[in-house]
Amino acid sequence: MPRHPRIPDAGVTRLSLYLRELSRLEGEGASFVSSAELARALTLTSAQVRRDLSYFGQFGTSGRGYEIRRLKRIIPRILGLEGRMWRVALVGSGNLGSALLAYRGFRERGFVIKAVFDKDPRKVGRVVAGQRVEEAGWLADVVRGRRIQIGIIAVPAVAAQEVCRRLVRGGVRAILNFAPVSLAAPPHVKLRNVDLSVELESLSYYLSSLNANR
Amino acid sequence: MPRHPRIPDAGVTRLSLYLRELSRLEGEGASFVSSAELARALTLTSAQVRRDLSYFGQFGTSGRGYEIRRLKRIIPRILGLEGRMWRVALVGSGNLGSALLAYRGFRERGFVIKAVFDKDPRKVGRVVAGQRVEEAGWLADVVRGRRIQIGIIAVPAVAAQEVCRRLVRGGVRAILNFAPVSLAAPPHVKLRNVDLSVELESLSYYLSSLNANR
DNA sequence: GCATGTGAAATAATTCACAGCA
DNA sequence: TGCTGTGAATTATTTCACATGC
Repeated sequence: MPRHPRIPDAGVTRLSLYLRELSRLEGEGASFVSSAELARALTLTSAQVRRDLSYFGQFGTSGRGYEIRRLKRIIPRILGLEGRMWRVALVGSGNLGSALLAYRGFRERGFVIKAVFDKDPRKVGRVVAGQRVEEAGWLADVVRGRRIQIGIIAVPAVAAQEVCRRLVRGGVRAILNFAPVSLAAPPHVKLRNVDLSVELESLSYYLSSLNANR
Repeated sequence: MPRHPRIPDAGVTRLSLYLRELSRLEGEGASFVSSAELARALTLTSAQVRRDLSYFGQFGTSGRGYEIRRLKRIIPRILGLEGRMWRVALVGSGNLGSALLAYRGFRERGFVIKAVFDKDPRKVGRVVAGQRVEEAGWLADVVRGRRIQIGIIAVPAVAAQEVCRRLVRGGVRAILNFAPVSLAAPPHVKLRNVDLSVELESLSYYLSSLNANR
């Protein structure tokens, strides 16, 4: 991919949002969309949309906007989702893990879950969303053997760091962590934390500073 | 709260991370922590930690760092979590909803789930994590009746916008949305989207742009 | 000596605003 | 006319670096 000068991190994240909105628009039969429309749908500004896209090329048409079909082909290419699959391991088959497994969106975007692990012997052997839950003991070896590139951590906080270590030992290059702890990983592994609790807490800040009470 | 000049949004979000790390440190018997230690644990810089805290006051001691106990009292006060409960409604009792219900962290921070709704008649009446699942039909009225302030959306994408509308009609002031759609809400309602899929997709960008293949 | 708190500088991200194209 | 693409300006956030206090 071209990958021009300095591309804001925030902009990259928004590309997936554009992609999702484009699918919705296409489903409604639209064939062009303006930056203003996209912006309205996603609570952004039109300049933001244009700027984000302009980092990667000139995809729009003056006076008309962006051709939806074209953009739907281009964005996955930019994101590195085109013509390839990412091999994913999910660790933890509790409620959150199951929710992730059940989510169709991953597969649609090229993320294929190649292994599901759980420490709990009662869960091992079960089949969740077509995936057999495996013994977590040899996680690293299995991950390496199946050439898995991405790990998703959906285990309790106390277990997360150890799981992280094993995933790294197995050779993953990226980890998505849902456990409420900050994990340490070597610099060559891209680590992203998604913290369900932190989101709620910062909402509290805005609520309580906005108005006194209710 | 003082709420000085311009407080970066990003800094507010980090306050919860500090809080979590402080609990961990306290559990290990530590009584002081330096900005450098906090930074290392959370993959930040020490300047960032000091700056974030300095927006709200001077809590550290030169040469020693921050007193953990003190900071643990102060941060909840800043976040508006002290001496109060936030009343929360959870909509959707599928896997994700159940995971959120089961998460002890919410209650510890003062978020009390006062209602769980589901559209599916088979799920209505069930008890999940001590909460009886209720009929989603009267959502708005129940939310208003129980004076619920925060709504959490954990339903499929297609249903999310309608749920959002009802929560707003019921008078919530903040919504945490886990459905993979961008929702529209009036400006007086603070809306935050947490997108599980988007996180994975942006990881893909970094992976594929970093090295050619594997 | 060690670590805070904070101006000042640097960098990142957003927004303005407008020339230019369809 | 309507909308893109993009310099320039603006605003937000991070980092530097150091005077100051324990």
